[in-house]
Amino acid sequence: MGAPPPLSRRHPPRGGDTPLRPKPAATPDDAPPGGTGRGRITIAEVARRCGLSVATVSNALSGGGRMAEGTRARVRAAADALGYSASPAARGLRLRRSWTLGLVIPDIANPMYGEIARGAAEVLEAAGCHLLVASHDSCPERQARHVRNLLRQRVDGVILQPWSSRDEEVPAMVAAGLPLVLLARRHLSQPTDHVTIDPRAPLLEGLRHLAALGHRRIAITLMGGRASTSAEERLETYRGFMERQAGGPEEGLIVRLARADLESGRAAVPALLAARPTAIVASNDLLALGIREGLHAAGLRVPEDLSLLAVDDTYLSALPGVELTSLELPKRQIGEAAARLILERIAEPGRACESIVLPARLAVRRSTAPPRPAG
Amino acid sequence: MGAPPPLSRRHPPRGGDTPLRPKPAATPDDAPPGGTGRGRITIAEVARRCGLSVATVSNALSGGGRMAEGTRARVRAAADALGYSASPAARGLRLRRSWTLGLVIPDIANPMYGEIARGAAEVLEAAGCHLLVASHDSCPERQARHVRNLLRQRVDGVILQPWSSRDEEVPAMVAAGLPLVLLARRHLSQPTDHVTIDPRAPLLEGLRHLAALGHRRIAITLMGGRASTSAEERLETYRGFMERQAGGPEEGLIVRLARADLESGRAAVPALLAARPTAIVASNDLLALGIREGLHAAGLRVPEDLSLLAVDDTYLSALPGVELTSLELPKRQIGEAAARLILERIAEPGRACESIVLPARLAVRRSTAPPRPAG
DNA sequence: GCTTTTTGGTTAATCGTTTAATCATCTAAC
DNA sequence: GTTAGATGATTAAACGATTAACCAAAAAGC
Repeated sequence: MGAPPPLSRRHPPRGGDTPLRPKPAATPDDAPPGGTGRGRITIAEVARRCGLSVATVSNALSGGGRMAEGTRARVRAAADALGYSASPAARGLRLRRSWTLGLVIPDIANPMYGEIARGAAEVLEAAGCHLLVASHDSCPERQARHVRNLLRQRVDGVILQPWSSRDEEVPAMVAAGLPLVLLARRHLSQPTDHVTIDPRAPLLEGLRHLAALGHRRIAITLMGGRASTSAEERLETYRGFMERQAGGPEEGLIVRLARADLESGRAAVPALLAARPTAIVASNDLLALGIREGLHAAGLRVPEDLSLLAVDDTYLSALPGVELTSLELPKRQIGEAAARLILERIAEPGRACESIVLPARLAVRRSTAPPRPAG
Repeated sequence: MGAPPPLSRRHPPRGGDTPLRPKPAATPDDAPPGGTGRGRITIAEVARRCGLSVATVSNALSGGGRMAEGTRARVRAAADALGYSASPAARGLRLRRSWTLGLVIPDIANPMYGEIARGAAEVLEAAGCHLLVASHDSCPERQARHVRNLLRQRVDGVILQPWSSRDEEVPAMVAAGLPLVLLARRHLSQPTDHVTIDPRAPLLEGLRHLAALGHRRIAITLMGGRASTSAEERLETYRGFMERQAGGPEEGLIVRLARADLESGRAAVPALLAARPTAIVASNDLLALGIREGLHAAGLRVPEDLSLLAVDDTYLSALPGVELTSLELPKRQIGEAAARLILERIAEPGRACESIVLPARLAVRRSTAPPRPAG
């Protein structure tokens, strides 16, 4: 703990007295006595306290460089005695990273996506990253705007559940070298990392459940406009099943929707009823609840008049008085998987694209029952 | 549009040839031909394109400095021809701002807070800021951790719905000069900006509604542990009403809870039933739904056996089969008001603290009815 | 004892902006 | 024809961190 070494600087500190020395944004309320004026403790402060150069402190804290273990410990101690933490702006500038990721989802009001966000945030936080969440509400312009915003913000990567499988943002982001993970649908022309739910087995389980109850006229909703790989896979599975089990699919039973929330569920009821189904498979819980509301308004009861099968199994479908039969998706795991994928790609940008397929299982509740005898 | 001026540099560019010139983190996949390699267009690029100095470009884009209007326009054109946008890290470093705000809420799974976040995000986005959302799940340690994280991230301010009215983080943040807006409760010893709901009129309206139906034994739940200014105000209103209308308050009818979600609603049912109420006023929708579930499990029906009055009026309470009577809060507006407050304080740190009180109104649905004759 | 290697640091450049201070140049004034 | 003022752009110094290159002193090799 001797006096700091005399610092024999060989190079003079650049010119006797420099003429220009502005002091930008000199906050009037600067650090009081020795106050921790808003985390203003810089690495230089720590260096001064240790009688070392900032470079050494940086090395000590980052674990790099050769140095005496004693020094490293001393620096560490001083750093957290002062409550030092590196300025993200400064290291971001130098390292060209923001430690911030973007998550763009269809609907922030849907608890499904809340859970996904929670899973992703947890994994990212453990890796020292932050998550910016944005909801595009199934509006392509909003999606584009959010992506632009995130790019401006220089996020290190984006997790996106895209509106459709041919959104232009996707190839653009990949071309710009931005790590990208898609949720649910893939992109038609641009391979990317990707997390999805097995589109076949769980849906088949649901359809079999309905068929076992005696349903033959089963309607299904599909999301994502004309172009969604996940919707197409669902459709394929549905068609295959209907052909084998129920005298062929009928186009009127297939209803394509632009959004999957309460409102569009209510609005979809006339289209759904047109083909006189005895059961409906909805794309998610919220949509199912909207449909259910529309059915009630039309004087139809679930499941007495019509069975309803949802997807997601958020806590909504378990509420007393609601009790939807639903395909339970591993929501947290979806978020976690996406976060892990994007961290891996950031670490190793050249790797091949990976697709993670997660399972789902049927949670039978009270929205499905045998069809009315009168069909 | 002439050739770039000959740049008569009076000061030579420092030393014939500088010895040290490291190239940190030289990404192998550098900008291809003239590619926009991940938004890498810097202000220097724009300056070169215009034959101007970076300073001039900066001034032109920021609107500062004296300059020919023609130049300004030329720079603007070049900037968005190149798709330039300033690096947040660089300007953050220079300007000591991050253009990022933190929002710390009790429960991300509660749609109430989703709406608040949406409102806040909208106002902030318009001001060019971003929002980092974190959920403390009514756990003081999580709250402390999130606040620490946000400080490390150097957010420009925090919007917090604190766990209690004596959390240590609050005075600490104020002392550090960090703009702070509290939601719902105030802090006991530290004045701050603050957004809340009128704790009297709406609750009184709800209580009168129940009293008019014939209820005298009305239970109420209170959040925030022992110390929450909002809970105390609610309690005061409740006590006053009960004294006038219902033969004095009874301590057993007052139930204090640590968290307000489905799970703790279910768990609170025995405590709530102990004093044999005919109606229950729950602190929010989610808690009310949990209570409702617990009551169902105990063989009691709402509203036939017990009336239930919720607060928040999220879309949950409007679902068919749920239909809770609830106090409708202006959720979006809460978020918007908080965002505006924090922006104002950032702009003018010295101003006096402001408290914004928003109204609420009763949405009567089907969870309230006259008490059973057999009381 | 002199050179080489190792150890434990330091220096200076750099990331991309902003901005106070400065400076050329052109115009108006005396 | 100087001088003074405006005008319009430039210079260079920050902001706070990281890191390649360098270097002094101690240890090792011959």
